[in-house]
Amino acid sequence: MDIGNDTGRAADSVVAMLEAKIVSGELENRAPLPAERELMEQFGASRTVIREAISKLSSRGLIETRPRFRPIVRKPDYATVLHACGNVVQHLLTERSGIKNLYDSRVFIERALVREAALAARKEDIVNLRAALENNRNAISDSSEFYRTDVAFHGVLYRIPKNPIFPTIHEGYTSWLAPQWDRMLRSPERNEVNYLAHKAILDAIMERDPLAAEEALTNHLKAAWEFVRVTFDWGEE
Amino acid sequence: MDIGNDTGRAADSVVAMLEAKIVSGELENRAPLPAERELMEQFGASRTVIREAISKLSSRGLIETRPRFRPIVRKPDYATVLHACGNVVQHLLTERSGIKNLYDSRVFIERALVREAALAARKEDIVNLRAALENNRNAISDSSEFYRTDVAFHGVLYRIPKNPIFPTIHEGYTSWLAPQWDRMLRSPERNEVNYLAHKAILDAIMERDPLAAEEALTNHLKAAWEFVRVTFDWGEE
DNA sequence: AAAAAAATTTATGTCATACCAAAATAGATG
DNA sequence: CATCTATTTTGGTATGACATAAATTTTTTT
Repeated sequence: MDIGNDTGRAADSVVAMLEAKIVSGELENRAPLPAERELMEQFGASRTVIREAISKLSSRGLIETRPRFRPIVRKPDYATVLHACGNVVQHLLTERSGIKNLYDSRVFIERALVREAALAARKEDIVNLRAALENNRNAISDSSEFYRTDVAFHGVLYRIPKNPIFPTIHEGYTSWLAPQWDRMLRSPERNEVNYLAHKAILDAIMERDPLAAEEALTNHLKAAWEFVRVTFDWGEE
Repeated sequence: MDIGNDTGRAADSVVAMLEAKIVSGELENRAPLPAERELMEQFGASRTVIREAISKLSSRGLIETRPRFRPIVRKPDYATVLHACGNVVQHLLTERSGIKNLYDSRVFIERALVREAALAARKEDIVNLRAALENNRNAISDSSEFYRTDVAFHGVLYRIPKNPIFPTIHEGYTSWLAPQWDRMLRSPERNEVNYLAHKAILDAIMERDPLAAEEALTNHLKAAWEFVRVTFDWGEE
């Protein structure tokens, strides 16, 4: 680890100090960072160093920067992790195998989620799932709206374990795989198919049948993958 | 969407160009980047911009930088993603709830993994598991060696789906949760307990009993958590 | 002649200064 | 009180300089 390695990296100590102020709350969440020239004075460093520190903090997701605007403090949370990964993940998705791996991991996770749901979903979870499904049904004719409700339905599954890590993972999947899906042809017919798939999943969950739920989910996602694969003429695997 | 990305700056176009050269292989993996002044000339930018671009690439894990040394090109892979997350994840683990969430997600994943293993493990997977278990047994008296073989046993589970994402996740769990575990008291007695737990998992997998495998795994990890919780006097949850 | 040490060159980390254009702010105007 | 305008502040970039560590060359030593 490069902690305490003061040799030749003044920006890192500035990063550490700002980092500490952010997590401690001395620099409030959503508040703008002081001006660069003020930070220079505060830390006794040149603007070069201050700007490098700001750039690093931005890459780590602890501040949000827009050109010509003050950086805004962002207390790290699960979404921050996602953001930090995003830039790199993108590179792994340029190859089809990367996309496939990511998608397969999603299938794996969601299979476990629906299984869990069938075994342990509470009344409140069922209510949420049913509401999400109803939203699906009402949006069948509007493909772009259906996409939103589709994502939302799966999102409910990720929220059942009450562990904030899972909704974060869901966000990752949707944002990283979205570029593929966005190019996908959508139609009321396909929407209906997906609605019915969701319904089958919910039915199995309500019947407390983990195997059936897992199977319904698997069929749903495999079919979606097949559709994408054929649509983009990706050939066999 | 790319909040936190300093979009619209001159450095970004340099980043994009270098990024392209890295992924295309024009800049070879493990090769040093050209000198800053050479890049200035090549991209017609000031050193300020070049250095900012280098800093960004480093944060994204596409190059490795050591103070005063030439940056080294690093083609992004799954480990790169892990590295990018690491810095931020650390912040989430300062609270106990963060550690618990991460650990729970691990239990969730591994439960699904052993279930999968029980259903679909190939001969080769069983062989690997058995070898890993044997290493456990041989290391019972050497706690630090046992820790390594313990991690390795779980690692085999993550490798069964043949999806490189899972071993990466495993690395994440072990490196991020290690600071907690390192402080944990280890003893031959505890090692023996863990060895037996691993054995129970493998037995269930070999008997193709997913429920038993899941239960054995759950018991194993819950017990480990309990031990840590009590050892550190974390109180109830 | 090969290896080690010393001298020289090159390059990185940092600082200081300057300028432009965009954002923030104060001020004038309706 | 809202709106437009002038002024100030500040971020993005360029340039030059310098100390010191790394790379390279030269010299010395074995």
